[in-house]
Amino acid sequence: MVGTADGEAGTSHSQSLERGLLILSAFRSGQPQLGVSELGRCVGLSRSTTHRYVATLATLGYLQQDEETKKYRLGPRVLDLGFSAINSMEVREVAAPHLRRLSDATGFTVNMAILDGNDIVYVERCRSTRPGQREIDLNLHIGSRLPAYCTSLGKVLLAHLSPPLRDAVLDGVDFARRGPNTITSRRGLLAELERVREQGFALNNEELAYGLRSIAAPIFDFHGDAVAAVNLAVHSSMISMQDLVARLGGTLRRAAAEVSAHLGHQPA
Amino acid sequence: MVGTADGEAGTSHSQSLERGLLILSAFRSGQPQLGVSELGRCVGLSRSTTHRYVATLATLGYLQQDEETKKYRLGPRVLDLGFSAINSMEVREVAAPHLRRLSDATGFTVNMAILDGNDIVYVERCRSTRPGQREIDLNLHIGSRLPAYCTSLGKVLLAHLSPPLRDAVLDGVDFARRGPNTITSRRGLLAELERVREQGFALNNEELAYGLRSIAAPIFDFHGDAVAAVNLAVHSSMISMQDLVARLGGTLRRAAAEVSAHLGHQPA
DNA sequence: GACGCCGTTCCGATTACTCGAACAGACGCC
DNA sequence: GGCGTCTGTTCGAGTAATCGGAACGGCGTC
Repeated sequence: MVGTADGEAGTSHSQSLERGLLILSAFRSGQPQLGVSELGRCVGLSRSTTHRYVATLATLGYLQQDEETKKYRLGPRVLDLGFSAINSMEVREVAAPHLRRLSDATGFTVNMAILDGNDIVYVERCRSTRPGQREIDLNLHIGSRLPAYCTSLGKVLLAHLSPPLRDAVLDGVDFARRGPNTITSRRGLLAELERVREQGFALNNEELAYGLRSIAAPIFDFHGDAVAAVNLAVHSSMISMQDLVARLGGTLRRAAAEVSAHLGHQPA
Repeated sequence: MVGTADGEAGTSHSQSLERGLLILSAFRSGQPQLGVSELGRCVGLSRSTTHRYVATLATLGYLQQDEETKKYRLGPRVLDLGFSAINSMEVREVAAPHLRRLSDATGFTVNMAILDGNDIVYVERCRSTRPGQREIDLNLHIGSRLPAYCTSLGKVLLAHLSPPLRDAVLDGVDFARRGPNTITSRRGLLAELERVREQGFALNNEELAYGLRSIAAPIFDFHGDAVAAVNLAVHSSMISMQDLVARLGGTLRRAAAEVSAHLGHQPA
């Protein structure tokens, strides 16, 4: 037998833990209520095995069983986990008041995101406070994911990755057209990232969706790594690309720089 | 052999899964960076065993290893879990726009919470938009927990529990004094809950902390269960208790009733 | 009432797990 | 420089925790 060559991690890997977490993750997609059999099919396990994991998760509070339908849904302990993840983010804590001020000052929606593989993950969000403002809402909330290549937040984060890491990430990108101006080639994106890196901010002119514009700036920690990015999202009817840069660019970059400074970043 | 009587769940229980999740939970308390040895001591396992779980969690993205310190922190996949938990809450989705409107209309901070055991868990939060407003912030964010017995949100949720369930919950309450007017006896709380139930809303007059007042109303689903509660939080210098009820009570209760109606609740 | 599906329980076979021991590296201390 | 002790990590042999098939009871439906 070869033995060692198969699987993913070979040596140290806990099958049970992986399967249990796989079951938990199954609740991400769509339906919030799942039964044992459904889950079993989802993760490719027998009903009995699935049930054991589900029962374990339920007694620990990670799942709750609906008394009527006998199906399971995520429990409050999962919330705990998620929130300790969020709250363990120094960046977010430090940035929150600055983002609020930025949103108040500009009247636009402010988002903060981190990079996770090909995706960006929203970790903070301040909706525009002006009631009359046209609502831009692709059903985004904290925790939402979007592909990095077609968002200002994603581009600014990719632009400040080390070249080998950036290339590794780009290998996995599916350059699907999502808006009128989506960058649909690796070559094009690389050129764009170069530009973003030089000018210190990223623009998005309807690359993700029709009518959506944004400008994003990076947040650096004390190592000089871009650990997060912050953007202003506007509707194309509200502002031209020129004005986006001229009127909002400075304020945005100043806010991002303040957050970076609080994280110990020393501007070169 | 007795066999079945020992342990917690007896029969179907996955040890590995429980241990793995225990390791994840260890990150809740304080330090966001933990090493293998620390974790091992935390959960009572050998370093090698702990390492296997940690490695598994890391390859799955639930943990990330800091390249310098070699210690681990929570990874982005944990965020996913937490957010699918939040987003699987129908209540929250339905309520969000109403809460925003309520906050805009009153100018005060609006909170929504659910009950989890003795605690309430914040699931939505709209900070007051008026800049001049005095900030009431006990470092609360979505996911924060507070004891139910000394909050308006908690009292209104407890008040609408079925008596046996309510009694079971109260058994675990530690009636610690947290503010000038904290209810510190089970007897007193039961009387208060009765009042809350009758009048349809709960008040908090500095029971949680000095200077903090709030008024809360329940949100019912189509079963008639109080699945969440919403409140308005104010500083005692801003408004008297009479005005809190007279000026804000109606608006708050109307907002809560609208959300309940959207969930299919039929007022009796 | 027979079928199909569900969640749940039980059991023996087996496989994936446990822990001690050992390694390599980092740090502090004489 | 050479201890001593702390890391994180790897390996292996013994064992205990896990696996999935089979069976039970409860629901709907045809």
